[in-house]
Amino acid sequence: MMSKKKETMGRQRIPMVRIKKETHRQVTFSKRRAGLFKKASELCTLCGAEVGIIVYSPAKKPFSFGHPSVESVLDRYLSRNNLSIAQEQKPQGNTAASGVLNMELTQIVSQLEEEKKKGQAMAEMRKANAVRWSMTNWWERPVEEMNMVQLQEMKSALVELMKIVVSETITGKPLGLRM
Amino acid sequence: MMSKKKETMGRQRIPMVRIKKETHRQVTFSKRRAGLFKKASELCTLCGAEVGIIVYSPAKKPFSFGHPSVESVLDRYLSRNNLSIAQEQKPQGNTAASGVLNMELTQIVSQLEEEKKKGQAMAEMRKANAVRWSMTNWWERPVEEMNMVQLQEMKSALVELMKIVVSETITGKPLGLRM
DNA sequence: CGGCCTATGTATAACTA
DNA sequence: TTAGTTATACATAGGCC
Repeated sequence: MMSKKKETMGRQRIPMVRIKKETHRQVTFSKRRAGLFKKASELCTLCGAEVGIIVYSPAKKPFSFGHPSVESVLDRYLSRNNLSIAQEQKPQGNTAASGVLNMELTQIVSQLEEEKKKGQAMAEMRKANAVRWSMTNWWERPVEEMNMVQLQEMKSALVELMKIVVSETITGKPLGLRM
Repeated sequence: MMSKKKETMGRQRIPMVRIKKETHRQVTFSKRRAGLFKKASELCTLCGAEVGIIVYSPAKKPFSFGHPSVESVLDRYLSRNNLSIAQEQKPQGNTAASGVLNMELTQIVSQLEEEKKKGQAMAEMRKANAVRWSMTNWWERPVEEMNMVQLQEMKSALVELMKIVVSETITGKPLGLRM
């Protein structure tokens, strides 16, 4: 059998990491964005789902897809969040609690990595000793630099403070805080 | 040649119309939603894009994907829209102007119809929602679900509270808070 | 539901125009 | 940039747990 020379290399496997070559990345972005939107539209027609997608290109150019419209889906999402959050079925994080999808995990991980990037030095600090953190003047720093753990602590601190304040206003007792 | 009996039918082609069978539709929704989110995550890692997706299942259950987070992408999109809509580079419409894809056309048509139906009260609603958010009991929610703006507010609230508490402990004056 | 399987439909990487 | 082509990698319909 004469092996005919292949005209193209065909689709090649590519590693799932940021594509280095600028032009190549741009082309891939365009094609995959189109593919993503097509998949979305198919999901809509096949299953009668409502979908809203917002994409920012590496060059920060905005693209969007929506059915019936971006606005309607967004509005629904936002207003839902404002009503009652506790009993609402959690969209992303909590579905993972019952049966963890790899993808969801990946997403969470990537978000955590983002957090890490924001304050690497802080991660070190926290490792060294968590106590010292509570004595540093984090409130003089931008929120963006805090990681999740610190934000959690900030939240508890605030909630505790609120309890104390409420208690004080009701009972009239002194706070007993030292700062 | 012994033709081995095929174990499965393999993937079959399906018409691009709403799947009638309820159970089948549900299964397809789950699978394709997972696929959509995976494609999105790949777009993010390969091209460094930012993506936010909101999906409502046929049963109106919400699902979302976001990188770095749904909130951050949404915030960016909304704030951008609030600034200047006119001169903004149109996300979806204009690519169709040069070479019209069926999908994009379909989408645009449906969106136009939606817009007509709903009118312009949406922007108003969104603003109202933003305000309403700041008055909801965010402290009962996990930190992870808050976006930057909300975290900023949380921080200021905490700092303000601290000031008040400190002031109280020093001056002995009542707090004058109502909760 | 979500996982796992296989056969097959599709999306797309690499290239060309 | 966007538009085809081709060869392949990947997603997924249909089944079964």
